[in-house]
Amino acid sequence: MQGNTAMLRTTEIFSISKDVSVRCTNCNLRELCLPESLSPDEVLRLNGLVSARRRLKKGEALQRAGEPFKSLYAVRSGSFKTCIATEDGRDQVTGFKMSGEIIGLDGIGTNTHIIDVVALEDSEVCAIPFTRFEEASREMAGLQKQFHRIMSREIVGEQGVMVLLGSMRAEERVATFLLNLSRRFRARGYSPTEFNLRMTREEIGSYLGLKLETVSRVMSRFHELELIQIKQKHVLILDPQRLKDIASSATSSV
Amino acid sequence: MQGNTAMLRTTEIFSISKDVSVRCTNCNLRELCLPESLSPDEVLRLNGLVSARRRLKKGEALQRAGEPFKSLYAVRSGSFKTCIATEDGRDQVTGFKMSGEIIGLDGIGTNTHIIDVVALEDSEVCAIPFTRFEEASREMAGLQKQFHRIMSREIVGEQGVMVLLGSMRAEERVATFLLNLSRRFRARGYSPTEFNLRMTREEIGSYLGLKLETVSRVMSRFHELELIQIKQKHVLILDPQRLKDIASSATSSV
DNA sequence: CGAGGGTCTTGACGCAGGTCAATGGAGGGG
DNA sequence: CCCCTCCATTGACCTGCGTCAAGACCCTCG
Repeated sequence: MQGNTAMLRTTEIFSISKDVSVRCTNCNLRELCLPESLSPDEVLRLNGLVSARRRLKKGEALQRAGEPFKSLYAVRSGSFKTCIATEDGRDQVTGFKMSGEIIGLDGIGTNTHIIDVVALEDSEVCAIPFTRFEEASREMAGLQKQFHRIMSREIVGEQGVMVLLGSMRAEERVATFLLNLSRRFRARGYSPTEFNLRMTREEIGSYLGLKLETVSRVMSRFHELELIQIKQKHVLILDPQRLKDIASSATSSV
Repeated sequence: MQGNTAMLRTTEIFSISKDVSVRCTNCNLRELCLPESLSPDEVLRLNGLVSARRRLKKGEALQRAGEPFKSLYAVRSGSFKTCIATEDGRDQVTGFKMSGEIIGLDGIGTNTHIIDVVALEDSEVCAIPFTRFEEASREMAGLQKQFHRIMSREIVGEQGVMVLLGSMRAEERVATFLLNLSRRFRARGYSPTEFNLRMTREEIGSYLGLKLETVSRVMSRFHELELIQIKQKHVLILDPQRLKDIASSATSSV
């Protein structure tokens, strides 16, 4: 990190986090996360809000439905699935969260978490106590604006999933899913054409409203058609364009 | 309809009323809308933000995808459907908005509306310019909190729809839909057991990820089973409990 | 290095809901 | 008041995906 920071930060009376090696200021996710489009001043202040970082091992829950809502979390590394469990024992994956993305927005409305969030691999998050965050965003127009943007995008993103679940056929769903992952990997500086899935076929299926066998079959078909190569969790996208065509192919015979 | 409309007609688009006879302060929707849980002071100030009320006739669009985002709208009377149109010509209903509910949150993220909002009947909304709203919510903690709650609930509500679309069978979807309407009518002081649908079978189907014929068939079956009475748009709920059982019946044989 | 459990693939078959088509109502406009 | 258009209902048939089942692969742990 940046060499001599020793004399800085004395003002942070509340810097609970022992490990200060990662700060919003020099975090390489700042363009994807809350700091996006904040002024340097604001980023500094935001950094002060991060109460602690927390490590989770694969399979561990970051939050559980029913728990009181205290903090938002920004994914620092790794990835998560968000699940909703209905009374009748159904359990559905409603999303996957990657680095830079914000978790916990579900708790704001009722002060209680509604969804479960589980690490798909060993992961790390930054915790942001919400009460203090709200205070700060009253004083920083930029932070307020950015937070509103993030919530709005969450709403829009979910509407996209609703369209997927409501009107796409299995192949379109899977193609859309792969392209979505691809785009997000690219945004994080990883290869958009070669990556490892962090989730199982069952989790993908749950998210896409399909059974795991269908997900597997569709992927095999894409493989045969030489749109992708897939071996277990390893994905290589060979023909993004045809994949896009499939993803947005009106069923039209017209 | 409204008596002599000859001179009004000319500027249909500008049927914005300066009429301020309805104020948040005495609006009977205040418990369902933004003023919920605000102090009288805050409500007064919020009222000052409402730039105008706007009347829409059945079928008229409140906003269209692609238009610049300027204002949030609170539904004052009537109801709306929110639709998303995909490039490939698909068009899906993503929600229905009733009085007291907030429209326009989709535009915040990109300053451009993503969804179409169309009146299902003659309706009226209060327009709230967003820039001024953001300013005000920086100065009023209560308003800020309430706004965050509303966005969070929107997110949670959409997750519920995702579960519906992702894992429910047709009968469960329709039962869930009817109970949802019932609850919202009750919250507004109307009968929870007898009401008129404002949307067509096709719109319901689009929202529920079903075809209109399926919606019709399921409703007819519910009628035969004496769970409801339904004649065209008129609904009478006879057995809410059994409807609930259907809505949350795990497919489980286990 | 081998055993075992979780994950993935693939096949055969069935059914919920889609598709197509015909008919009947309801309501608004002239 | 009547017509016309939109909406809803119902039946018959079809198909995409779910279900069930059998193996194969992979990774971990002893």
